[in-house]
Amino acid sequence: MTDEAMVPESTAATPVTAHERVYRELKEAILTGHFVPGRSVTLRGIAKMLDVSPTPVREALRRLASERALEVHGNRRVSVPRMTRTKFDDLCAARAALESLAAERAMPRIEAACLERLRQLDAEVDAAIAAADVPRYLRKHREFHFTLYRAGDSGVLMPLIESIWLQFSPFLRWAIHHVGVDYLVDRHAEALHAIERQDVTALRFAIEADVREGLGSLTEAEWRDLAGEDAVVAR
Amino acid sequence: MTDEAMVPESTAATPVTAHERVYRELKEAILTGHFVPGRSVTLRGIAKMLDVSPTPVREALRRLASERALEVHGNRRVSVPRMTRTKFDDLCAARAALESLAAERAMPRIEAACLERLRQLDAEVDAAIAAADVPRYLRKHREFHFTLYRAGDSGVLMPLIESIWLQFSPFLRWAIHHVGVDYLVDRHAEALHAIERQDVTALRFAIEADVREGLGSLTEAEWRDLAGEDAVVAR
DNA sequence: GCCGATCTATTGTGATCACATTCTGCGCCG
DNA sequence: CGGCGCAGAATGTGATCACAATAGATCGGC
Repeated sequence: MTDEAMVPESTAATPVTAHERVYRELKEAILTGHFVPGRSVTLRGIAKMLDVSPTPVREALRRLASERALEVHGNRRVSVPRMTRTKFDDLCAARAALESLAAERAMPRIEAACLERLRQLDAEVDAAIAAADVPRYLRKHREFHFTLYRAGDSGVLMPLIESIWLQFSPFLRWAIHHVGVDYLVDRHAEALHAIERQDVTALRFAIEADVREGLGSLTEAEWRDLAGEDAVVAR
Repeated sequence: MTDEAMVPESTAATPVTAHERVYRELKEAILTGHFVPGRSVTLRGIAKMLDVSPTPVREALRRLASERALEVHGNRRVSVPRMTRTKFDDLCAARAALESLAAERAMPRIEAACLERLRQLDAEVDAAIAAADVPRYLRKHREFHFTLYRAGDSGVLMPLIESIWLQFSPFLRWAIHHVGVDYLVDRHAEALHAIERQDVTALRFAIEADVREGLGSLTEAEWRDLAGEDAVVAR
């Protein structure tokens, strides 16, 4: 009665430790939108699901809680946080600030192969939108942004950005289901052109526009809609 | 759905759990500069020091590691990360981006009492600089910034900013010891004036200047000095 | 029939133990 | 004198157990 199956396969480098495996699988599940906001996560439930003892699960859960992907209540119960209007605004603002910075840092270090990969991902994002394939869109959209930022090779910026994505991903899945894929805009082409011209200002603008138009374009009515129909939104 | 009515002590500092106590004490020690970069942290060492079992210590250590306050090596050993030139640049840039944003969000919500508290802290910072009292300066400087940002009441921005502070604090202590307190500038008065006039642009500028002049003003020679004399700086 | 108390089951917490891996110090051989 | 190898210590990891607190369910009283 807790959670269902998830995570097809993880061919990561070395998930030798149990807590690392638990952490990665849960993280991937959250980013993919398999965790519904408001759902409570139990220690023994995850433990049995992944066939480990409660000990490594607690470590993984606390780690995710410290990245604000999960939330611990006064009851010590853990759950997937719900979304709030102001929280969402903060997340968008933080995304715009950090990701435009990360893109700026990454731009001069983008090699030809990386640029080609970005073009390919952009095409796959477009294809996913055209096919109205939400999970595929989410995956490719995430991959596009993170391959761009990862080129900057910043051990400081990347964890911060990942934390933000972990916070809005569970909500995003539901928001898209409600407003439909038609609302999805694609500023990636604009970003690619900016990279080709090595235009920092244009790249920052493209990233900020992608953030604000892709996420921050929910109208008041749509917020009410989300708050009313299910418990994804708090209060 | 009717249980949030009475929570007399959940908002207060409740280190009831052992791992929370360990986490807070280690965090405070790191922010105060009691942890030397490069020093390795052992599980049983901390456990014996705080008189708890290794279990809650592991959780606290992993939590701090996920906030990048500590670093886990391939050997599974935990240590205080050393500083790098590029890492430091990233931290400064991220600080400027996030803290100016947090200040902007906080400004309209600063009440008279909060402003008065900020003025008092500014005075105490000046006094600490005049007295060349480094620990006191670090504490008051941190308190000034965090009371300002905390006024914005953003559960999103605060953890991100805290993570950044956890990363440069161990290094800061040593850098100040090397370059001396004379290098410490104080843009806090400028920030206070901006708040009084409710001037967003000026406030952002003051915060960014405080970050760049307070931390980012290390010269090339001073970096070599730090790298040479001890192992605070990596490679 | 509804509200409240009690009882039970579930959950989180943390200490202890056993095991695998790694580091360290010492002696040995070249 | 220096590198190599082995033994002992130290460290991280994770499963199990016992305990406390909480939530859910069941039963009794009004």
